[in-house]
Amino acid sequence: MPDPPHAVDPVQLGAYFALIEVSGLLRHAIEQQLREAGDLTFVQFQVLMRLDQAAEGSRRMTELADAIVHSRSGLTYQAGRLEKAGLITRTPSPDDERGVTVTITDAGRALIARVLPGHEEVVGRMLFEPLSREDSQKLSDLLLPVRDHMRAAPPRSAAPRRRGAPG
Amino acid sequence: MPDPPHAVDPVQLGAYFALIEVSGLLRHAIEQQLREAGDLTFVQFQVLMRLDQAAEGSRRMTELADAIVHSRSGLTYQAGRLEKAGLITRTPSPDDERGVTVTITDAGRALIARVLPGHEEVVGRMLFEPLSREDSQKLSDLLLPVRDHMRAAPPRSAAPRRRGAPG
DNA sequence: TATTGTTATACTCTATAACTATA
DNA sequence: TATAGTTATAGAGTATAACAATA
Repeated sequence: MPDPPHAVDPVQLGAYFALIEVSGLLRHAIEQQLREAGDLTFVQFQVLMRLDQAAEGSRRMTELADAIVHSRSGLTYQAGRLEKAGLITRTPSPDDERGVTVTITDAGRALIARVLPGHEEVVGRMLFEPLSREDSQKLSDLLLPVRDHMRAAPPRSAAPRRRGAPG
Repeated sequence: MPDPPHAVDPVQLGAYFALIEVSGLLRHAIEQQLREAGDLTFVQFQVLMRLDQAAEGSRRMTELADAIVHSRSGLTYQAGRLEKAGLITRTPSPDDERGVTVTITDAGRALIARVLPGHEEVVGRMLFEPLSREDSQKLSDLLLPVRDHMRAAPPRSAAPRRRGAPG
């Protein structure tokens, strides 16, 4: 094998480790806050946020699984918890009988509204306190293209290799 | 309700979500690579990296637990796996009989060396491909202060007693 | 008495594979 | 045949609390 085309220099390695540590510490703090404020895991919070932001508060299962990185069975598990808690509903998709449309309930929206202020407080305090408004803008400008790059890239939720591969 | 002291604006919220998604996707890809290349979890990799970078390849248990965000029992569990795999040793600390000094073995260093190229390849491809060298420098400049800020903050490995509801 | 680390335990989450139903 | 989602299952990882040993 020839040299890899994407070697990382020391600066990049440092940025990478900082990214990992920052996101890890942040996530840890956030999970605590969400658990105390609303008995939510971070994954569940993400699901609710996606739904809350979505048109009509609805998304398809696979859409959510892809977005939040889980396997489908993982999302089914989480959806089961959220449904049992009355925070979402699952109904057959109108245009595709195979599909399931997940919708956030009023209780779900209320919970998000209740949890969000404390959530933002934690994020503001931990992540943005040492950053100026300009810095935040820069961070956003740097991360959004990376996110899009990653989204566009290779593997997603399920789908091992048994897809339409070798005939 | 009055505005919280650390409210986040929409730009910041976007940056935060991008950070979470980027680190999540990156970590997911990395875990796959590490598992295939060296049968390592990401946490184990982090432990080995810390030791590899440390003077004499040694750290104390609590030091590692704090750095990598785990509870102590969690680190004990991981250290057990790493020791069983011959990648680290645990010896009583010379200056404090209560303590345990963790040291990376030659095999541990060899494994890091074996795994690192592929690791960097993934990081370079996923994280840095859409960023110029300058961008990477900027990202580093932004994240390192945040990391230090988070490190300086109070909550660490051992969770404080559950008491006193927050405001 | 406080701190370091381990053990026991219980629980959550995740992924794989098999399965059902629809396109 | 391919896709959407669920179920069964099995395994890894985590945190909490109790514990032992040293400071």
